[in-house]
Amino acid sequence: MERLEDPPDVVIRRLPLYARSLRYLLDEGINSVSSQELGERINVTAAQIRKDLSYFGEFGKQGIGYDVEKLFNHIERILGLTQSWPVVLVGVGHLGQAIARYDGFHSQGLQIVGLFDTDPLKIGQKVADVEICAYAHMPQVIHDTNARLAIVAVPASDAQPVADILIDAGIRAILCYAPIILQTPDDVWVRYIDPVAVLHSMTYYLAREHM
Amino acid sequence: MERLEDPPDVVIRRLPLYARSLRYLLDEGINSVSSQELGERINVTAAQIRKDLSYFGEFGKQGIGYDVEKLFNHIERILGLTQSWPVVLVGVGHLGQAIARYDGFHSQGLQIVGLFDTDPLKIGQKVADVEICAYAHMPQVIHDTNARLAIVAVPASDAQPVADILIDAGIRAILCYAPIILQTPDDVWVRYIDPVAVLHSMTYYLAREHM
DNA sequence: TAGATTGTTAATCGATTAACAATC
DNA sequence: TAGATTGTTAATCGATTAACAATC
Repeated sequence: MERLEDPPDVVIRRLPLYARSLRYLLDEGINSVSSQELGERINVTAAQIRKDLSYFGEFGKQGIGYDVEKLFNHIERILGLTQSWPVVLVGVGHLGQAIARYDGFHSQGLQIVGLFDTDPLKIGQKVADVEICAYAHMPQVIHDTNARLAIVAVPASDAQPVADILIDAGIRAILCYAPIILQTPDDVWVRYIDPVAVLHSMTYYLAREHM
Repeated sequence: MERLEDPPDVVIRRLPLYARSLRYLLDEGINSVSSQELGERINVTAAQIRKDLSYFGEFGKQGIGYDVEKLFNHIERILGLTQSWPVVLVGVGHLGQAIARYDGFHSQGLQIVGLFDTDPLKIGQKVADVEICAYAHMPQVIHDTNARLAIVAVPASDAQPVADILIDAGIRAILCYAPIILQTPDDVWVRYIDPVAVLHSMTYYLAREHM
């Protein structure tokens, strides 16, 4: 068996998009797709798709393309999505509630198993059937649920201490909505969702139109 | 005057992070910073910061570093953030409401001037002082407010037709929260916010820990 | 068989980093 | 002056694309 190279992170970040597009194809009842066709749907070149997939094996047939269901299953397995992942969510403001209530998480193998907030009025209430707890309960809940994924939706000023608690309690990957760069150990994965920064990068181009 | 190269998009996408970090420095009363110090705060190398800034001019002093306020103002001007930008938001579900209510938009020069939804029960109601209107009013509102930025927070199945209407009405940049890749003309900027895809890319690594 | 499309290699392109002269 | 840090060039690194033999 030949040794395959470690796939770069940029490839890993595209895999979920491939998986999703394949799911849509399945829903449409399409059961075969070429790299060309798949690429057109997600604005990626056919060569890039084939190259990306080649990090993980050979999933297609020359002259034919890919079996949608088979490739979908392969990618789900590669991403670890054959299991459901427990996720804790810190910060149950408007955004946190929207996240907790979004069933796109649950249907995609991401189960919110803990909600945390500092607001005494919120603690004890339930959102989407999960009780909101005080920060003090984080370690216990993370331990009991074996969660390694966390979503941080607290104000910027709270994000770093919250991340510290989470990591200390065993969290290994954080999706951070707070507009701040977290300082974390090398063995913790952190990704950011930052709509204001994204919009600001587009105003750059808009400000230059018609000039 | 020398001709400066067009900055790559990857540089443009970092500018808002520099701007934000500089704002935090200002708030802390720090008025001078080196590329090294700034880089440590946002996990970027000093060389990258200097190289990025060099696309736009010379803003520092050898031996000293950068004047925080001056550099901040420069970057805001580069990004077009000396003006406020009208933004329309389509889809006023939980997520849309969280976005409309988030004052981080307003305080950062992004003013929500239009809210749109298909739900007859929502139409006519107000969120954050803006009335929710039917899709039919989009062209008029976009025209009247001169909005060129839009946020799409509708279900995946609605996102493409909504984008078509927006673009037809004059929108030139879209921030899309729907889990679908939009097909748009070349002169429209589209960026995506996709928490599920981000989490799925992290499960890849988590599934491989301790193996 | 002829046509289509894969998987892979090599070429290209672009982004990051290292290094250092200039200079505050 | 000595020390620090910029702006910029060149070197390196990494990702994308083009091309094509293999083969369904």
